[in-house]
Amino acid sequence: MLEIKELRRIPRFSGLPEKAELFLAERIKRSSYKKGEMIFLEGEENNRFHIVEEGEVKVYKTLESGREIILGIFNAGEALGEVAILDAIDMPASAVAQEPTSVLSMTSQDYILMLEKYPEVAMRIIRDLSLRLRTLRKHIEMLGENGIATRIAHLLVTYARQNGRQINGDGVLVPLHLTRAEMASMVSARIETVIRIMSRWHKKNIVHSVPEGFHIPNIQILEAIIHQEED
Amino acid sequence: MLEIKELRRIPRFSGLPEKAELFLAERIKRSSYKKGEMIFLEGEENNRFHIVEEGEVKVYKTLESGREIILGIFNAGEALGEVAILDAIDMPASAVAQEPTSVLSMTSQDYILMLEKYPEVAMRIIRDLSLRLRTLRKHIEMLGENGIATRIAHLLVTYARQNGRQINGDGVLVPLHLTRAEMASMVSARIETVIRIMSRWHKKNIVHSVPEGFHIPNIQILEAIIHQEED
DNA sequence: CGACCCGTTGACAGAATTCAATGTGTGTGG
DNA sequence: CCACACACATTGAATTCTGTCAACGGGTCG
Repeated sequence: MLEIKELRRIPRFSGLPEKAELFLAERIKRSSYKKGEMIFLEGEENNRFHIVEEGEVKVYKTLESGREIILGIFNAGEALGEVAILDAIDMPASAVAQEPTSVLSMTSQDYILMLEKYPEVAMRIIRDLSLRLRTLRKHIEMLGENGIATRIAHLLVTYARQNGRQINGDGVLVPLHLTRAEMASMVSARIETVIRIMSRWHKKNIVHSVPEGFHIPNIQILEAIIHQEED
Repeated sequence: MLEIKELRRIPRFSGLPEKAELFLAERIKRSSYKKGEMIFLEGEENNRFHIVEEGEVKVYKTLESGREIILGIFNAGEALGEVAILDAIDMPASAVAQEPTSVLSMTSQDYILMLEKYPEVAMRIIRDLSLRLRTLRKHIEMLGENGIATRIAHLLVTYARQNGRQINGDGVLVPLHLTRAEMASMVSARIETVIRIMSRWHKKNIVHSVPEGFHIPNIQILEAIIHQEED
């Protein structure tokens, strides 16, 4: 059982009525995953609703053709698997830890039960879903960009705005752990194309891959690229 | 004021407690639009929540670059503008009637009020949002396809499965009213590219543009194209 | 008739994919 | 510790796909 104190640290669950907190704390399970470990698998029936407590999670879908398409990268505080809950369908995607990760989860049944017992939380869930919708729309906008370079710029800028940490006078560090293949999948391009763009940008001091993610000395250059002005 | 009978015809609102029905009927407004008329505009503050009763609606966003990106085409029974409701932000997209269209709408305030008074409907709203999430995911999958032809095939097949009407032994009729420019925007390509593909397919008897939408004699051909087998 | 939107076609330049080869680091088994 | 497989990053060259530019036809509306 989770401690109430810990529960309250999760923005999504803070400020709930005490009874609801207790209800949740009793049912939420914490799990830890090493880098590369699966959190859930496409097709699984054992639907759970997850929240990332710490770390980085990749959610993806494998198409019939074998190609993997990445639906999103999730960080602390974000929810996973909201979709499968109400319809009790199989999980429609897989999730894997990109970094050492800790997630909180509860069964879909408990999730729905909570809704029925504590309608006050419905609003919160609805807000989460709306937020997710907006994220997906951003993703679609990114995929709608003209060239691959623009799409990569869009991707990096979006995550930088979301999770970037300012560095003392040296731009932003974006904690995002993607291989070139994963980046390629996200922007719908081939690995080689991504590599060529990233290495060009590396030489031009626009973006650097570092162990912690990406280092962007001057994010305005990327923003300019999105607005068509070449690179 | 809407008649309760009419209200019940909307799947989303059928089977509600009587009080909720009354509450809704009092606040829902029906509006009709001619082809080409705007239903709401990006940036508007007057947030309303809409449901398509009849017709076809295009929801799109205009990027700073002036390019229009289409977020979806909505048909009878589908909801629009769920996103802007809770956060009381401006409408993030515009909507236009592609065909003579009738929509039901209510203010965001009433929508939220309904949630607070009748928590039973929350589940329904959550289900709607989940559904929308799934649609957006499909859209992302489409944009993730390799070539433009594959993306168009994906687009057509998706809408055919959703709204296609079987024709006696002559394939499917998809009621989807898009210009070539709109198709181009949806699949993230240039008009000319779309035209070339569509006219090739027309000659090969794979898809025909008809006044009612698209006629697909044999949808399996399109499905094969999605699975890489050329066209 | 002229303005305008939509669909169409051709030629060409530029972008991205494909194919092939290579380097680098990591972990495993002998 | 070495050999080897394996995952990831990289590069070059050839080919294919798309975007761009330009021009044109048909239809509608005022």
